[in-house]
Amino acid sequence: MTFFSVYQKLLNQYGPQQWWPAETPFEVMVGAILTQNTAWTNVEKSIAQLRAKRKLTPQTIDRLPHQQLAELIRASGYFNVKATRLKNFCHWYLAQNGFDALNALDTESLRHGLLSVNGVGSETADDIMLYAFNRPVFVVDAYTRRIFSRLGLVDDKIGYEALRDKFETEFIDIKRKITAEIRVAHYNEYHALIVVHGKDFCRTKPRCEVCCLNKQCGFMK
DNA sequence: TACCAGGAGAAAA
DNA sequence: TTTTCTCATGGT
Repeated sequence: MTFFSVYQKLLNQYGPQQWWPAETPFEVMVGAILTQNTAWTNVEKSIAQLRAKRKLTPQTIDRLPHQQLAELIRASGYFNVKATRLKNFCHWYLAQNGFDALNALDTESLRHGLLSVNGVGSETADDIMLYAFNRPVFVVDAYTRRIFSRLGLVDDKIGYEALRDKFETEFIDIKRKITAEIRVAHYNEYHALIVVHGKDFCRTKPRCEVCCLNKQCGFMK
């Protein structure tokens, strides 16, 4: 069992996911903040509200009063916290002169900048790095830690950075020197497949052929 | 009714 | 430094 063989199993089971479900890079960034500890179906309602009210731009969110923004994103939960985080992020994004200026940064500088925003933690930063800026950064979420630890590939108490580093080093033999573009494509699919698999089996089925992400399932115990 | 969801940051120990 | 608490709606 390796990171790559799990990936192949998931890909065979679900097929390519073509993530992230968004129309623009900025929408990816908004979704990454709104989906923190929240089901995507709820995030979709908030994104739809922002779009319907023509507030889905960094400038409008930056200027929008807190209460109005909180009301528009109510469906995705933690609306007061997330309104603050979205405004923090948009203010920083505009101060950095937007997408093109940020995209000109090297990967390490871009990640450091994202993490400097209050409300953007490791996973949210990496979502944005991978899905909005196409950088070769693997996203670690609760499902990722659960599936890899249950399969015995990592310790269940491994930290975020340690797991990400281990994955990126071992996923594909570093000596093969695959291009950053191909790495991005694989990381993009892999994280999406883990989430889709988690949503599928956590709710609808007692166990699966790859692992089981359901906390209440006896598989892998 | 109880649990969980594509976390993060502050406070407490 | 590590653990615990808070934030909250919506689906199952």
